[in-house]
Amino acid sequence: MDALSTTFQALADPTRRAILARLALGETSVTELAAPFAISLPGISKHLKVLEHAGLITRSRDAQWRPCRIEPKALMSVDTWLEEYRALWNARFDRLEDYLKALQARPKSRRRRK
Amino acid sequence: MDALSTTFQALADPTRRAILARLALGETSVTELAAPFAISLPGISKHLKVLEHAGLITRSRDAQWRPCRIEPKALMSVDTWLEEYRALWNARFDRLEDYLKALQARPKSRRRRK
DNA sequence: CTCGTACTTATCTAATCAGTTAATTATCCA
DNA sequence: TGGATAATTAACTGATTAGATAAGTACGAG
Repeated sequence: MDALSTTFQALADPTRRAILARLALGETSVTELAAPFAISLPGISKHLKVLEHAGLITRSRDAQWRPCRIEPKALMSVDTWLEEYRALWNARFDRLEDYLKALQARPKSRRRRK
Repeated sequence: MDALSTTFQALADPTRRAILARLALGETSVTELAAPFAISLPGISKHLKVLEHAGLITRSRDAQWRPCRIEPKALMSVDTWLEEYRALWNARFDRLEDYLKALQARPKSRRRRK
């Protein structure tokens, strides 16, 4: 599977995105990451493996803890992918802007009540 | 399933992303979309259904053709989601920038050869 | 009113996935 | 050394998915 597909796949799960959101605040342990969820620890462990495999996090070791850290690179590649499409909604917005400007410049019907 | 998960799920496939890339150039028919792929037409039809369900495309009807059009809204929501994390890599970049500036301001060792 | 074109729906299969419990590994501390 | 704590691996289950083929629907042209 290609890298971008793996990344999107990893992001396609609310638990994993919540884990990322937590990790955006700073490095933390697996147990602490698991706390907010009604999911067994092995379940969380699996999610972390998916995130790690996608390059979204890295894991180190501190005694018996395995602190997780968010890894921006994979998210940056999503951002880069999106870049191709941003023109799309900017274009639409521009057209809307033009339309609104045109509307203001020469209104076909002067706004009367309502 | 929540909207964002559905969107990411839909994007987690290279065929579907290629279809989106094609649609970014403009509306087109299913057969034309299918042409570049070694996948049966029903297979493509399924992919389109996934994209449509994720709000990434819309489909209309023109005689026996079902032209597909890219729908920026869903991509915008990905962009919005990413926004929370952009600070992350900007922060890291800033730190790097600071480091580089500091390095340039007061170099601990004047660069001699190499 | 059939024929061809464009596409979808139905059904099946093999693979992957999210979740579970039970067992295992690794490290610290007394 | 022998717990206690932190986390992983193993093995299983039910659900979903990407792909296929075969059959069906919708429309226009002649």
